Amino acid sequence: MGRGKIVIRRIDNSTSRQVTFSKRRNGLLKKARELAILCDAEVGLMIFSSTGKLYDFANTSMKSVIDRYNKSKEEHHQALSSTSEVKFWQREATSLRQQLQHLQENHRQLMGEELSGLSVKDLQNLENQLEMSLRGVRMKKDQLLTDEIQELKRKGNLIHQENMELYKKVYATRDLSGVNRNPFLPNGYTMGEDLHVPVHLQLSQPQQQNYETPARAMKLGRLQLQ
Amino acid sequence: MGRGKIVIRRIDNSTSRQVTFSKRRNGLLKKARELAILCDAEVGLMIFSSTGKLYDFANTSMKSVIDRYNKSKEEHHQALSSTSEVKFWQREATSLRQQLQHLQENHRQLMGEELSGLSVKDLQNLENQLEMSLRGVRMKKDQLLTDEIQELKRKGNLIHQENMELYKKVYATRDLSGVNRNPFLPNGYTMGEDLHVPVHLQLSQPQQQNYETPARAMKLGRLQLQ
DNA sequence: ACCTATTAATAAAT
DNA sequence: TATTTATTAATAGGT
Repeated sequence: MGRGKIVIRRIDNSTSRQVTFSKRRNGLLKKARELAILCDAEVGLMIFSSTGKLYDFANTSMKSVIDRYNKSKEEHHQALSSTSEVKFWQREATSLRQQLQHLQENHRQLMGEELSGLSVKDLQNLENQLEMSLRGVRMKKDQLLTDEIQELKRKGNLIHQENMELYKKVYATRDLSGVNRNPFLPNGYTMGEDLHVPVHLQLSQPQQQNYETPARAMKLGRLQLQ
Repeated sequence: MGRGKIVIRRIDNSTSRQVTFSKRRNGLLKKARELAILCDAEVGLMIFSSTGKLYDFANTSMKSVIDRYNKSKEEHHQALSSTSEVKFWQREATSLRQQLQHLQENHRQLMGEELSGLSVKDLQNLENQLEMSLRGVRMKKDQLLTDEIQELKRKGNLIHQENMELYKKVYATRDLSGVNRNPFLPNGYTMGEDLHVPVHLQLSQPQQQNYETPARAMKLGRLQLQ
């Protein structure tokens, strides 16, 4: 029920996950409220965001709902009395340990270890998964590198243009030629094909043969671009 | 979102109230589940119908949610965690949860998900790891396949040899030729280049033109080997 | 936070 | 209670 269909699966992108959480959380709270009102039910809803923040709703009171819940569960099977608190946590720890173990095994296989016991089919699946992962990682890396290059080019352009501006200023004043040791032109950034344009513009400007230093400067500027 | 708009107010008609309860209850439970999955949240939902029946959902466990709720509310928090043993197990669970979370993050990266936030260096390491894993997995798979092929060849040889033995027995006795309908030669295993040898040996043996059936059999035997 | 195309939920009828 | 369908509500993806 949005611009596109989605699969119910953990949202990878942290930002969209948070946005979706915020939207759906509100939707859920609203619907819980509506159900309670429309159908005269007692409803309790507790939501912990992945960052640990609590959002809750109860048409009566959460204490009432929880008490009723506990009572309702005790009726069916005398499970958690106050003394079995320890047992609960022990079970919790056991469950977590199992999850951990399972995940570890999985992890080892993804690391290419502990492969004995797998069928050819399993291995094929694993291989496909690894290939997919690899593609994803390489894509991401390439993207990062490309971005960085773009950024460097941009900076290079800026600095180069700044250089040109400075030249204009320096040689437009037409001080004595020999005195000027052109103290600019230090930064060796500047690269990329998009530098052709400003360079040629600069080269095709007048007043060149008259002075020695600007000519050298231009040449240098050109070399840097190759 | 139905044939008509409704106001959020207790539904008077008992039957439609029940029907609506049933529908919306399912909708609410579904959305609670989706929120938990999509946004990696811990969700607990308790619904008591007006007749007192309980419907609930918790992606982890209701006990865990309630406990976390109580802690979060800091209400009768001390009632539960007074015992040192309880505290121990709570710490244990917390530690395990942390490990689990860490491993899950790691796992997601190995699956090529959740790559944002990694540096180029990180991605390079990940790529290397995945390449190593892939090599390992492919090696293992190839080995398995090679082993299987070897085994099949071995079996094929055995069966073929058995066939030859049987032929020898059958035609060495030299019963009446027309009566013999050669009931053997059923198993269609047999493959691999190492089968050339026994076959040619067999073919170069004497007593062939005399009987019709053995000649046909040989032809068949040969076809199977190609 | 707001917008809106699109999907999902569901009210009413059967 | 399950199915169908017309309609409203929720929301995914964008700004």
